Amino acid sequence: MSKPPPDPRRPLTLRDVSEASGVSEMTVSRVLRNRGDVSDTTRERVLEAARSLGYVPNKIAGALASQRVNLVGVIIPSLSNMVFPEVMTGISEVLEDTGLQPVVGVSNYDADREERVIYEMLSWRPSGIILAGVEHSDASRAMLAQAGIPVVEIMDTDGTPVVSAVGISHYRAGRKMAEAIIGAGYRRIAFLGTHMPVADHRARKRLDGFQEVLSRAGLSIVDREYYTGGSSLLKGREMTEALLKRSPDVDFLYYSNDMIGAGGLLWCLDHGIDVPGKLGLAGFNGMELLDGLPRKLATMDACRLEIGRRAAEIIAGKRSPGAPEIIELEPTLDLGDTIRR
Amino acid sequence: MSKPPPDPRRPLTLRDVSEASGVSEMTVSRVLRNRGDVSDTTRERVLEAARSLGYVPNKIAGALASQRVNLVGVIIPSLSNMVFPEVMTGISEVLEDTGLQPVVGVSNYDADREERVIYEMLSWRPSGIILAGVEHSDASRAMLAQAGIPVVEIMDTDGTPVVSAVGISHYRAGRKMAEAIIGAGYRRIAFLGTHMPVADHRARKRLDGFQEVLSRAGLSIVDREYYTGGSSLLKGREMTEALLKRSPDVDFLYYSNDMIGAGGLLWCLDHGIDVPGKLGLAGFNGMELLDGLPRKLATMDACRLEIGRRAAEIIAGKRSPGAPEIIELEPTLDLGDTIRR
DNA sequence: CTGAAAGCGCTAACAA
DNA sequence: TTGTTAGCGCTTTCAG
Repeated sequence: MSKPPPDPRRPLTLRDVSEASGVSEMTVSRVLRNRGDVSDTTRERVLEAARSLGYVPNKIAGALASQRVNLVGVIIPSLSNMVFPEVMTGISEVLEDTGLQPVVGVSNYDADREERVIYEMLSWRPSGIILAGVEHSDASRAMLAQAGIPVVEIMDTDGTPVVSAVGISHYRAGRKMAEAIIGAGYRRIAFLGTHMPVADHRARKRLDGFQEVLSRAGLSIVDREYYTGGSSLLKGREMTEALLKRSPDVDFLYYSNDMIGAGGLLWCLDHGIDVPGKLGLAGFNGMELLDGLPRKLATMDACRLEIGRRAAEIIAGKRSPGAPEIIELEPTLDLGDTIRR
Repeated sequence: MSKPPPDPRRPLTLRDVSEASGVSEMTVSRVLRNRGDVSDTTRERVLEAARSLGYVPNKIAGALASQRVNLVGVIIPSLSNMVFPEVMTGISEVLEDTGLQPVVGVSNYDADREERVIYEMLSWRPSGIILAGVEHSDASRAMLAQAGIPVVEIMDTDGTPVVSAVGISHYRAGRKMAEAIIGAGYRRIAFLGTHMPVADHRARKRLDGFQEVLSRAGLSIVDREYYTGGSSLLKGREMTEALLKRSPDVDFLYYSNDMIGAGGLLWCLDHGIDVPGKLGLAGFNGMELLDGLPRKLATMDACRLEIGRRAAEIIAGKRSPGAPEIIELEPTLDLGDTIRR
């Protein structure tokens, strides 16, 4: 009686390659990882066997044995945001040649969900974690602090990061925009943005800074229009129409992001409103979209690509090895065609 | 001599929880996974110990022991595309209550890179793979076929999937659009889209179908304008300007996607061109962006949300258990305001 | 309801 | 340059 043939649907193991090539499992392992010295003959034989069998290594076993995982968890609030693809590009660029791989998780601007995603990710013992914002549940902060791996919080530097942070100060960004608007002579300023109960802390901080500068100048926001759900041009139009119907005498519309700002701009142009003469507009983010509009919306660049790059460099240990650091980038203001000069 | 204290930075193990709670590792494991019967007292004690220690399970060890991984690999060409966030939403929605977690990989429209991403993903032994398109390298197809897990190719049904596919026929979509355009009386039709050497197979298939209908009607594409890199409104504007300068007598512009189509539309409106009277326009994708434009671009909906949902259902085994299947969805044509009625 | 033993597939460390 | 041994931290299986 010969022993039964192995289940053909069972994934192949190192042992299969070892048997097929007549080389020990250990040497096969070395060849496949390019570790240690192996003779060219042996190497060839092993590679040939692995290729012809269609062997795919089991990283689960490898990671358990070596206590090393080449994964970096990246936790962002949303994929549809336009903001994060660019951050991801920066991250991938840098990780590309480090052997590290980004793995994306989405928190939907929800702290509980974020906590679960962090827990899930940490349970795979990644080499590092990059996550958006500095506001997290206590449990999240505790987990991250305990994890013993590099943790970089991105986008925002207003607050206390668990370890390191790379971002801009949204508070200062709001101030800067307010100063530009007041400097241009606008006085009756309205705000259009996310409904604040939702946890978009960065938008809130921008608004805080914005309002502070206003009140120093003896001004305040004269009307507001909130929305919920995703941003879209259409929503920007609707909000703008509603606000201007209600408060026709405002002379500036400050939007919490470029997408709704662009919608508002289109609405104003459709309705023959004198922009920026009678009415000024501004958004936030420096979205590529804006470049194609009939007129360029005033905005601030959030340094997304650079943030991604710097964060990845910290994880990859290209910067100061392991030392916590906070990198605050400086967003640039673009007056576009919608703020008087 | 007492034994040295364990490294405090070492991640906690089941054993630590076991010792802290005075319950065997096995029972701790059962509690943490909600498996098997455990007395309420024991359960409480274990949970309390785990929580106070801040224990995060090691899924690597768990997966190796149980031969089960709750991950689903999702491989898409690009994050910045606007197309894939919606697919992801559909996937996440369905996986949400199955205990499965999507993990995203990006191939950058590059077959070699896709192959590497597939290899990486399979090496983590996921429960399923969802990937865009039906064109893959031979090695990729072989790996997927060997993997012994559900594999769903999405977006496109023109071709032979490895196992299952959910999508639309881009070839038929192109035909349908051409029929509508010819039916509306346009005759001098131009194409604006990606430079074809790049591997956007779906755009190519749409163009194939489009051209076939044209040639049956004795027509052909009278001019073309290609671009490379990402789509943007600005690029759409530039291409449109270039093409109309060169061929002022065309009466229809067929764009390979909505983003450049929208840019073209804005350019036409800026230049007082009579749309859709003198010049018709159409794109592809059904992007939300279009709803906020001054005029609505004609387009076809690619059923992205539905595709994501169906694909995830196959992976989750909610549909016919394991049987290969091909689901072809029917894209809907929206004439918008840029095709004569 | 609880525990002990065996082993998942691989790699570190050491031996030859 | 190659092979052997002993786990990595967990779950399966089986025994109480």
